[in-house]
Amino acid sequence: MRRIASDRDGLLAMIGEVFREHGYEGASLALIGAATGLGKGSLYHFFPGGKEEMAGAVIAHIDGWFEDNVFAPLRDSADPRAGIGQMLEATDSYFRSGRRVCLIGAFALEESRDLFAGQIKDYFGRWVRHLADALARSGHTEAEAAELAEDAVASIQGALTLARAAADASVFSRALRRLRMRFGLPTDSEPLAAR
Amino acid sequence: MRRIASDRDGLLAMIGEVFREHGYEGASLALIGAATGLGKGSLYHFFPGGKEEMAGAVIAHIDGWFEDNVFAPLRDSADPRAGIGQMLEATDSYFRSGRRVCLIGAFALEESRDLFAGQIKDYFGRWVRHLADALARSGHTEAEAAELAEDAVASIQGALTLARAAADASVFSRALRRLRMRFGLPTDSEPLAAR
DNA sequence: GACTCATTGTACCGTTCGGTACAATACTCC
DNA sequence: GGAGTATTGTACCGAACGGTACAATGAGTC
Repeated sequence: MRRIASDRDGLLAMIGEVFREHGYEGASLALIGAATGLGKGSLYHFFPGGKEEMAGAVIAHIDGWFEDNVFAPLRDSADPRAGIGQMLEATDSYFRSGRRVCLIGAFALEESRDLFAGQIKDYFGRWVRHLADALARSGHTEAEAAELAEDAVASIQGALTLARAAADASVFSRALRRLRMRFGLPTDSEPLAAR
Repeated sequence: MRRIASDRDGLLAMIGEVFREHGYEGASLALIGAATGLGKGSLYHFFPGGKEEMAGAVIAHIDGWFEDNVFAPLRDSADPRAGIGQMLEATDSYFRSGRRVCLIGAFALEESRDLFAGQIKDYFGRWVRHLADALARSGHTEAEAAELAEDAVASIQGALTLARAAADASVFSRALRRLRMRFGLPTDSEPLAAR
């Protein structure tokens, strides 16, 4: 059988989509093998720890992407407001404007949460903290910033759930637009039921 | 073996907790049997359609509870603002102030969503719609009400995810408090990092 | 007591699960 | 070409999966 995934990044991305689509329990090795074009021999060669190691590596891979594309702008941007805008754009892009679901959020709800509790807590904790820092630097009090940040990350997660439930990605787009408005950033999309 | 669940409501509640805790895939008949004290013979007697029928019945059961305790106040309360307050109280009570997770939200993210897509879409759709109606009756424009309602339900769902991820139920309490403030309702709990 | 029907425990079915063993093949460097 | 390592396909394992069959038991009615 031909090897489809040519590098570890691509391989993790493929496996990640299987976990994202089927959850930890639902992602069988047969599905992972079909999605990657790899047999069990190869999979266990790259991930001797089996399914659990695969999922852990996928979470770390996603975490790394968010670190580079979502958290870094929040942390490093000279203009904190611009950093927040970049965060929202990266978020929109990652979740394909609501057509993709948050794997780490889904893992947080299943029983798999126990296996990856540390990684999951860390991911969301850093998101909220970096956003709160950026908000504080842009003029909000510490308390305001903490509340706003927690609310924003929760809104994003909830909007992903609702968008999936309604099979309507625009739910997610509207949520992001509301966040832009709340943070005083320019918006271009239309509000719901505008006339 | 002694029958623990004495009526269908209690039985559905027990099965529901297994699905809530383990997800659709993770909730094995062995777990359900252990939680209810019923063997396969009994389970398939009450639910000839097997696991899928059980999950469907659990969703319908939860949906009915929300209809009576969450949607009804929104729909029927003479004072729409009071109805919204009742909704938030019932929600807080149902999710045990963030220690419980939303089974229907979790199902929306897994592959089980395909099996129950109609029920899931209906549940969230009615929640948003009834809340939007109440907000419109309390003076908001239709467009404002729709945005506020969608944002509120998303915030609740997202806060449940974050609370579970952080293993910190207070995340959910703070989200509900912010919603009360946003809707101009009295709050009694403390804000985050208040001094 | 006899009939009825709901409820239950148990044995069993074929399938799939995650995981292991291992020999065969490909690749790399000398 | 040969040695050594990386990768792969395949056969197999025991356990657990969802589901079925069915006889035994329970409770209520006449």
